[in-house]
Parts: sequence; structure tokens; C-alpha cells
Amino acid sequence: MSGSEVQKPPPLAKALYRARQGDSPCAACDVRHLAVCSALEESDLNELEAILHHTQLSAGDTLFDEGEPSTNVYNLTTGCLKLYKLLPDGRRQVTGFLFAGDFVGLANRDEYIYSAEAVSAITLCRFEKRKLDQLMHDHINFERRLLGMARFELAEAQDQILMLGRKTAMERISSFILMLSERAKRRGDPDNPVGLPMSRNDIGDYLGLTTETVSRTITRLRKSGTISLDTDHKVIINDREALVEIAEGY
Amino acid sequence: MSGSEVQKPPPLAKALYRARQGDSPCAACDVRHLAVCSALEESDLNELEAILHHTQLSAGDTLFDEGEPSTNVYNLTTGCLKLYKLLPDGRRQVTGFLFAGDFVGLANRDEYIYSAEAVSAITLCRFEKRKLDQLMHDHINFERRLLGMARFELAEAQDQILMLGRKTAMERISSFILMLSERAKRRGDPDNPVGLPMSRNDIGDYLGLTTETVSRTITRLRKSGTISLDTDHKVIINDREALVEIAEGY
DNA sequence: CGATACATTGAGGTTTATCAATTTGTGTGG
DNA sequence: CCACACAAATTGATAAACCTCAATGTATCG
Repeated sequence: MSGSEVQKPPPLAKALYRARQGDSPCAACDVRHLAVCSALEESDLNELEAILHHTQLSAGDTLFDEGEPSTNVYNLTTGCLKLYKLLPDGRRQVTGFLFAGDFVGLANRDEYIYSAEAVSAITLCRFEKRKLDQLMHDHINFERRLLGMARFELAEAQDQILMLGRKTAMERISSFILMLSERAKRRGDPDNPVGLPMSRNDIGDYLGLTTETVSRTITRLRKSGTISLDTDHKVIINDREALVEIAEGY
Repeated sequence: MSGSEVQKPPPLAKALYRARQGDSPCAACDVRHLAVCSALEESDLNELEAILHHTQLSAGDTLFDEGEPSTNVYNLTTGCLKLYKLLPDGRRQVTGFLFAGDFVGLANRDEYIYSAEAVSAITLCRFEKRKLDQLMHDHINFERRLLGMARFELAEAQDQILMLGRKTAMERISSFILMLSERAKRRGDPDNPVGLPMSRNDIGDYLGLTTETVSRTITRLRKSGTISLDTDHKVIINDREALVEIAEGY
């Protein structure tokens, strides 16, 4: 369907860019155009910075657990974070994977309604909800931006529901690879060798399948030539058209 | 878990209430406290009324189809509406059932991302999106209300995703009955003999099951005494505790 | 380089889907 | 109000997709 690869600026350019920006870390943020922060004018960024704390976690670390009071919201700036819910007997449903630029907390009420765990090493901006609410109050664009994000996520949720309710294992895996590819592109990462930072088990818990079914299905896609594996966590899409057809149920 | 039954005002009281309200239909609207309209002051209601059109549909009528330009949004005031998406081979996923007070269109982009069809006879308030956006611009509370609704729906979508990804047929049916009961209560309808206006087929397409599995599962719940059927479309919950335990996966 | 977690592959079982028949419910016209 | 026709729901028998349990292979990280 596409094929053009938008590359992230290489480290050197990035450093120069940052250096040029003066003393506001937010102004130099790589993902500002993707994040909630894009709703604010350059001149209002200091207000945001005043209430923001940078945080980092290693792969496997827990950010918060379902049921905890949701005092903070976050904006992911690097890495991959997974959100999940558990049933009492241990069955797990991963409800989403988040990447750079994604906002964590829109769906949460007074308590977190899911747990969040780092898939890879991650960095995030943490905001106290209380303070952010206050700031939001004075910046209508910020609220508009959040409404826009919520509506977007709602539309994505519909697709996930269709997938879980009616798609076969083959269709789910194909949809998943394409989704990751499209999201990578959207945030300026390469969209063809597409990274799958999460484990097969995590993929299964996201797609409502077992690890084994995920593995077998990827093998089938590989043997058919539609995709190749560079490593277990890097997929080469050989025939995007075919993948789209499978994903959409033709 | 609960049991108290909040009854709708009977028709006579309703008529008197309406008569008392003067010349603003919105001010007398039964579901105003549930709908988006609750975001507006009494004094601003005329603005809303100026851009609103009342509509009604019979059971089975289509409100809009996936892919159409989404020029309107709606607020459902009576009856039940279903939203669904189709795969090319005809597999269908019902992504939601809407009742009085529910808003249609939050998730939609420039084109409707799902089709909408009346389950029962329905009445709705139609708004031209363009005009509503304009009005919204002047009424920050309206936007806040929409953001609140979107966040609420996002949280509900998480539960639906958990259900479709990880719950058994038995757990899905139990969750579904409880959800309908809770929503009925929330809008002031009886929460115990709980109405199921939709067909078994629709339920199946919502829960990612077939008609037959829905039917068999309801039969099992009936034979175990947990529920009874008044008619096919009215369920009596005999043991709510048990139903909750099943629904939550114990 | 070895230990450990992760991924793949295989054999067999379970749940739910599919196909088919029957019963029940609903709405319409006589 | 009843009889009929049609749609919806139920029930049964069989099949398929995916899960479970188990073994083997392969990255990854001290």
C-alpha cells in the first residue's frame, strides 16, 4: 500500500537540533509534534515543564497496576509500553501497546483500569493529574487535543473489537503486523523492516491467542513468503498487498 | 450486588412534566440529564434547539452505513440502536448497543467507521456535525462533556476487549446480561427483569459467538437457575452474585 | 560460554462453529 | 379471534480452529 520509509533523524542531527533549541527541554523534544504537548504554543511550554517530571523504566518494570489510584498521567517519549488487564485465574488481555508520542491515562478513572509494564526500556513525561487538569483548564487547545486523541483511540478500539470478535488467527497476526508498521511510519520510524519489541506471549495476549498459535501463524506467513523474519523481533514485509488482503478478510 | 429498581416516571406524570416546561422541547426532554445536552445551561438550550432535528426510525431501519460521509451526529432519545462493522465475506461484529441518552458519532471520522441500524423503534436528535462543532466552540462545557463521554467509552471498550479476547461463552453471556442491567439502571429503567431488545443473532455478533452458542449458553444459565426467561427478550436475574462471579471469571 | 528465558514444533483434546432439523414466537389477513 | 406464514430460537450431530501439554531448538545476557 505504501513503501516509502520515513527515517528518524540520525543521532548527530538530533543532538545539533537539541543544542539549537535553547533552554527548554520540551521545545527540543523529539516527539513533541506527536504528543499532547503539541497543543501548546511555544510560549506556554514553560507552564507544562513546570509540572512535568521525566521518568525512565527498564524492560519488565511496572509503571502502575490496575486498581491503584490514578494520580499521574504519562506521555511516552521512547520505547514500548504495554497495557493489560487480568482475570482472577490469571488469564491476561493486553489491551494496547504504546510507543513514542502516545499518551497514557485517557481511559483511566480515579483508579487505573489496567496495568502498565515496560516492554523495552522507556522514557516518559509524568504529569500529576491534578496539576494537569488545572493547566488544561486555562488552555482550551489542550482539552481539544485530548478530545481528538480520545476520539481517535475510540475508532481504533472499534477495529480491535472487530479483530477479536470475528477474525481468524491468520487475520489477526496480519492485522497486527500492519498496524505496527503504520504506527511506526506515523511516528517517523521505518515502516518496513517493522520492529516487534514485544514477546510472542504478549502478542498472543493482545490478539486473544496463545503463544503457540502466534508462533505457528507467523511461521505460516513466513513459509508462504508474505513476510520474512530478520530477527524474532524484526519482520520484513515482502508482500504488503497480500498481507492487507489477509488482514481485511478477503 | 444491587437490586434496587429505579422506575421511569409513568406516562401520565411524564406528560404533566412536559406540559409544565413551557415552550422548549429540550427543557422537557426525558433524557436531557443523560445526554450531551446536559452540558448546556437552561438559557443556552435554544441555541442547541436551533440546530437540532428530531428523527424517528422503525426497527430494522438503517441510520447510516460505514463509509458514508459523517455529516451528522445523533443523540438517541428512545429505543435501541446497534452499531456494527462487516468483513468482506459477511462476518459481522456488532461493536455496540446504544440506548436512550447515548451519543452516536464520537468515534467517527470524516466517514462513519461503522453502520448503525435500529433494533427497536427509535427516536433521536440529529445534529449537523458542522453546526455542532461551531456551537461547541462557544461552549467549553460542551466540549468537556464530550471529552468525559469519550473517556468513559474508552474505559468500556477496554472491558469489551478483555471479554472478546479472553472470556468463555458462558462468561461473555453473563457479562452481557449484567452490562445491560447496569445500563438500564443508570438511565432509570428497571434493572431486574432486564430487557434484551436485540435478537440472539445480534447478541452473538456483539459477543463474537454464533446464534447457536448464545442460545445454548442462555439455556444452560436458565437450567442452572441463575436466570429465568420471562419472554425471549426479558431476562429475570435470580442470582446476581452468581452471575457476577461467572462474568468475572472466578 | 553457560544458564535461562523465549520461540518453535508436535500430538491430542476442548470449545465453539457449522450444518441441519425442529420448535416457538410473531405478525397479518381472513 | 384464529389460522397461517415467516422469522427467530432452540436443539442435535459433526467438524474445525485453536488450546493444552510436552519436547526441542534458539536467542540473549551475565
